Amino acid sequence: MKRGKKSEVDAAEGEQDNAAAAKKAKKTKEPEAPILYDDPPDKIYSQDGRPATTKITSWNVDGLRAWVKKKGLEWVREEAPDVLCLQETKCAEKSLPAEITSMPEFPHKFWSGSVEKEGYSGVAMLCRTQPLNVTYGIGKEEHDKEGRVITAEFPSFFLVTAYVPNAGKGLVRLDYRKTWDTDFLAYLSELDRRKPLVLCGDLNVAHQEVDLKNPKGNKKNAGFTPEEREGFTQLMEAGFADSFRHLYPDQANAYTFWTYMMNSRAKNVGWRLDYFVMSEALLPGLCDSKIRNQALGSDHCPITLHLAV
Amino acid sequence: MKRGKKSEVDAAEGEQDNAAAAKKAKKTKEPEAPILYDDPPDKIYSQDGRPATTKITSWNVDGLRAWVKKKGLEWVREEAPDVLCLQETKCAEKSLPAEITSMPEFPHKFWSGSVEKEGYSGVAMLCRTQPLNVTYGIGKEEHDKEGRVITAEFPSFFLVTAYVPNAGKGLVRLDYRKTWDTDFLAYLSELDRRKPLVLCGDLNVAHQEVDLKNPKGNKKNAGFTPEEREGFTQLMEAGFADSFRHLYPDQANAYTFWTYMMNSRAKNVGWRLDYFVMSEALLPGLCDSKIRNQALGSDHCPITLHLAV
DNA sequence: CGTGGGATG
DNA sequence: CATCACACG
Repeated sequence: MKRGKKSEVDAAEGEQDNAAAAKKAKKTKEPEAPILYDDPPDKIYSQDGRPATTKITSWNVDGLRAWVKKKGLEWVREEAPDVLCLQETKCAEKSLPAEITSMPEFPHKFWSGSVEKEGYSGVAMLCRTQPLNVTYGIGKEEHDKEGRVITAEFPSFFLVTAYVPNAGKGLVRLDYRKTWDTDFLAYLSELDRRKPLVLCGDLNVAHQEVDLKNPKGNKKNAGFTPEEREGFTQLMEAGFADSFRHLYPDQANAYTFWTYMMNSRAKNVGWRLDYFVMSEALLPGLCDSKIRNQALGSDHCPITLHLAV
Repeated sequence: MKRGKKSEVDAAEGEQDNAAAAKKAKKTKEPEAPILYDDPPDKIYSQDGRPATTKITSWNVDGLRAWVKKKGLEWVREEAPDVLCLQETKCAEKSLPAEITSMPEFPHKFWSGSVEKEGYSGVAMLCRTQPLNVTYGIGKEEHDKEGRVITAEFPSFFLVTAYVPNAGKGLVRLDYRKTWDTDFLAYLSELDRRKPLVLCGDLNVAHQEVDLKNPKGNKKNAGFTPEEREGFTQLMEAGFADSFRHLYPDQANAYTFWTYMMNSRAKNVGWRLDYFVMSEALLPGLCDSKIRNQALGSDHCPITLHLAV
């Protein structure tokens, strides 16, 4: 999930990451020191004092094969989560590198790729322990051809990992995205009736202005349109919580994605697009929700959830 | 110009570079020492004792931008020809790297790219001295959309550089190639009536069995079909000479192209596809025709002609 | 196997 | 500015 140059649609008034950066470059010759977000040490107890028992990591890898070559798996070994969720694997199951298919840390591996377009989209879930059940997609034909959702049932919660459709340059796919948001929320609400859930992945939206560096310039760009933000708001109002924002209500400059262009990551011109969202019923067990912004290998960084369940 | 895996057409009996190599690998575990062709020192006098006055280099660069990055231009500076002819530049004029557009050694530069497909085909001619005239194509609409021919007129000869159409996997373009061969020969004969000519470039054919490592296995593959070989024979019979073969009638293992696959270059499993062909009238001035097989940066190596004119 | 473009982000 | 699939060789 990345952004390009000015699109036709927003050329008049839109001002996004690179346009803004170019503007700034004109005004001030000296680049300002980047405002970094320093991820604090992990809290491994919940508010009510229970120790974290489950650790989940989510990462949009932007091409699993390239990410493996860039030592993404070494970082994962160090992090040692119980469950690893990946998005944008862009890899057919038969083309997966042996380094990941043979990982003994995760004996239970689940893959979902795009049916039509090879090398597009795709998600994965790798588990230390065997889930009770695993399903693919959200049960609606029109949404389930692009390898975007895997749901695993664990004893005390559902874990859903998702790669939400990008609204596209010029917002060419915004209409589809609105349909997706509605149907996905219905799917999650249905699940939640049975058992509380954790949703993680690239939700392809920055919810509030604090969730991206250049809110003003991106109101007409994919990932920060009123429609996409409203979709996320609806999710919150349906009884789910944004774990990071719940713990750190005012934390600014905390992003999980930076376009490869314009040297955005070095300048921390980013977006928070990756989330651990959870049923409010699970909040008492929430220990920490981390943004691992030191980890390299993709245009997204990984995020990690510590949960007492 | 490279060859791939077994095509449908020749699957029954065809045996090409890699198929043959795989076969050999089964038979003998120890790889044989490659038979290398050692390009001898340049002869800089013609047979009648005149010194070479003109030096022309031709190179199929297989993507000019990549070739520049691989230091192709440094080799050219060392070689220091009067004219440099390039084929398969795969680069629109606007995308040319500054390293080559700003070369002071060649103040006169001529480019021809594919009209329809960006990054396909394309030839160039760079000259130390200004030609009297330069033309593009061969004067036939159907052949002149792919950036394959540049003709420069110099005081005592025409110089034509060409990237002849590949007959394609499964020989899908062999029919077109036959038309090309006919029309191209007509073009050259017409030119030759006005002034003798030198033709250089990737002619995409190995003429005789001595001109490739695996003649037996390639009779049904692009570059060594009877039709393409006959096209070259027709060129010879129209009053032109293959300068390298003229000077070194029996020299084997002298190639200008090796597929990137199967480690062919290290094993010298190659083809002679690049030529300096010349009007017989120029043969008295022929000093040498070189295969610079040490130069890297493409799947073809450069060739250099020394001429007394 | 390696180059280029094009779609996608 | 990266990823991938594809065309071409």
